[in-house]
Amino acid sequence: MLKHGILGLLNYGDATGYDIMLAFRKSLSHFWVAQTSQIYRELQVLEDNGWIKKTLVEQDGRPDKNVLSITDDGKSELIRWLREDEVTKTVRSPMLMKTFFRGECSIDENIEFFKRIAECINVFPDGEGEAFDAKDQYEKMIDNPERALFWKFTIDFGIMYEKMLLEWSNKCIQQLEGMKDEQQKDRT
Amino acid sequence: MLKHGILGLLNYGDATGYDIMLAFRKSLSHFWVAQTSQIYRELQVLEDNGWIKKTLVEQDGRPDKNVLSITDDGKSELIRWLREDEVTKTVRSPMLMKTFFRGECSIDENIEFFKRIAECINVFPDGEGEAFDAKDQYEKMIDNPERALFWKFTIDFGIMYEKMLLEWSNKCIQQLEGMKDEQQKDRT
DNA sequence: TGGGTCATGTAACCTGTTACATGATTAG
DNA sequence: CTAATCATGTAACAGGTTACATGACCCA
Repeated sequence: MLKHGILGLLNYGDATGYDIMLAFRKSLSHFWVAQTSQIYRELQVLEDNGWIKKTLVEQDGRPDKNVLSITDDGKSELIRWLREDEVTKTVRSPMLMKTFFRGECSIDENIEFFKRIAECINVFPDGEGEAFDAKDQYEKMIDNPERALFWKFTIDFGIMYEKMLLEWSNKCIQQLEGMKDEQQKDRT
Repeated sequence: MLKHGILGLLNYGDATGYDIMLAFRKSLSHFWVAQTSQIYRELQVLEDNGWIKKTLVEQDGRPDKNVLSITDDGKSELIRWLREDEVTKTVRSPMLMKTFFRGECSIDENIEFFKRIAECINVFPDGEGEAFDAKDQYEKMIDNPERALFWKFTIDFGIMYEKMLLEWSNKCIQQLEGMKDEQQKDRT
């Protein structure tokens, strides 16, 4: 998956491993967090597969760099991946795993738990958050309205997801508060 | 993470590796899909850590089984994990990764793409889907209202998430349809 | 007689995380 | 002078996937 993300970025234009790392951090971090070490490892695999090629560029005043570019085989692979319709069934939510078992903790601790979840929602504060630091990335896309559109779709998803998460955690908190009130009534 | 899920299930009561596999398939599959092979491997690690212990139970008419039970150390570890407040930053969505790069495909192909996403939304059809086959699991919880509540919270999340996903894909389709209309006008 | 359930795993591989290592230039 | 940016990686480990293997019993 990360392989294809890198391929997609190199399809936008040549870049170094460092550029790719920055692109992930600035433009893709709201749906994929990639470690630098993994990027360089996958880059090696992509080269071994003949999907990209490296060109050493010497610089002065700066470290030399490996400029990467996508090959024709790489482009075919990118398109193949985009067209395949796998039913991506990778469901894995650590947050819900923890939620599932929280019956072992007290009501107050659980209210705290959901409050902490709600507090973490700040990637897109009123539609202008972290992921929007990608202004330079956006500039690059402005001449390609299709790319900008799909980038925006992923941002829309992020905003809608966070809104939903906030609603959900508030709903959970409300139910827990309700239980707490009942317990206090029982005691009187 | 899977380790703690298994620990949580064994905290409900003794079980075999097979029981745990079924519990994941029936009750936890809407937020975590676990392979049988991985469950048995983690079980080994849990035993090595002293968090669970195995008892061989011979049966006739059926294969012998290893009945697993949580130890005191295991319970402490479960509680420690529930209380720790890690800011779970594991964001990784193959669906959004693909969305991001779909500018390389035609509008019609992309409309199809989002329609396929919308079609996959059937885990909780009108609040009574796949994840609700867990009736036996629910019975086990009915005497423990706390457990039932948190199980329900995860189901609520699933329903809200799917609703959001449907809205999102429809919104994307609408925008793509709009672009298509404009292009047709341009041609006349 | 064939498929489903009960029951337990191994081996190889792929993917992701954590920690470490290096070193020059440039802006405050 | 010091922190950030540019630039590239390695090593070890942890976690997840795919494929395979075995075998009895029960129900249709």
